[in-house]
Amino acid sequence: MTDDLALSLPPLVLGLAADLVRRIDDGVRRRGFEDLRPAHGYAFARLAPDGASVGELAEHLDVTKQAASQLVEELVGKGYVERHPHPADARARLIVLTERGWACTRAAEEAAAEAVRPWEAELGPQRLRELRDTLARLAPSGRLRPLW
Amino acid sequence: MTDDLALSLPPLVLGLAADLVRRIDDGVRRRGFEDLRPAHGYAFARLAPDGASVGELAEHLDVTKQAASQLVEELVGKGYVERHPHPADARARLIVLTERGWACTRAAEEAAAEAVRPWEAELGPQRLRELRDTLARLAPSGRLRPLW
DNA sequence: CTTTATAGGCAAGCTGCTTGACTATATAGA
DNA sequence: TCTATATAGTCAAGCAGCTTGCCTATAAAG
Repeated sequence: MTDDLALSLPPLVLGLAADLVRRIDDGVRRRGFEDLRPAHGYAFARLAPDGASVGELAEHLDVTKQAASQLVEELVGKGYVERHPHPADARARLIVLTERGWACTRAAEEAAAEAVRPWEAELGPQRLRELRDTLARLAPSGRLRPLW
Repeated sequence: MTDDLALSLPPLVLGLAADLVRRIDDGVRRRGFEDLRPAHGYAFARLAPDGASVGELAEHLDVTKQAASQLVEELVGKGYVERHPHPADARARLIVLTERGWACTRAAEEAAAEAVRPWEAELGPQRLRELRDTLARLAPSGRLRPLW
């Protein structure tokens, strides 16, 4: 591999990712959720399916439990999540999205789709699918880390 | 475009970018530069060619001039950059890399190339070039933003 | 039924950013 | 040329989001 090729890829990937975060954040705000920032979206992504405990959320975000607890407190205060008793462990609490949390999640998905739309206009559906398949072979499978 | 395709792309791009940042940061530290974090790399990328003023650096990093000034102060203290008088404006200072700063920049390039190497193993040179060309059509040209 | 581990919250502290105020220099206008 | 306004950079104080250290309540193990 030429150095030229190796060194051109990281700035492209990182620049595209930064642009994507900015576009999705803008789209979420334009849809009326102006009190959230990208970091909150990473939390929503973990809470969306069936909720999670504070500890699970902390692991997902790669921060301490205290930091995750503070984030949850903030999201509770803003009406996006609720603390429920955990069905299997009285020490833990199950953090779940409220209806407002789900509405925001849907807004984020719309914003994400909107951010990707210009890519299809530029590449066409065929080459866009190739890009998806290529990235799927390179991206680490486990950690989702950013969503917006 | 199907929603499935649109919604699968952002997590892949963001996950790959996060993984890339982590690998490059690791590689830079392994090469002996343990007192730097990814944010410093974005600064080095702007300073590398011919130096820059604090204000230009601030604009590049998208932070206030004060924040950029504090970053420069930290990098001066650690021996990576020097403040020189600006040739064209006695108010300004030209911030340039020291030899240690250049050594770190070279280490970052090695680490970046190392991080990309598994991609070639996975895809082969042909498809890796296609990826580069595809990304080059999508990524915003102006802002570099992350380097590592 | 004691011992040890785990979930999560409270409090204090640190770091990296911000805003506000200031000095020195540059630039524009009478 | 002299004055007025804008700009480069720094100092100081404040804020936000994270950390570490500590604590209580509950769980799990011997």
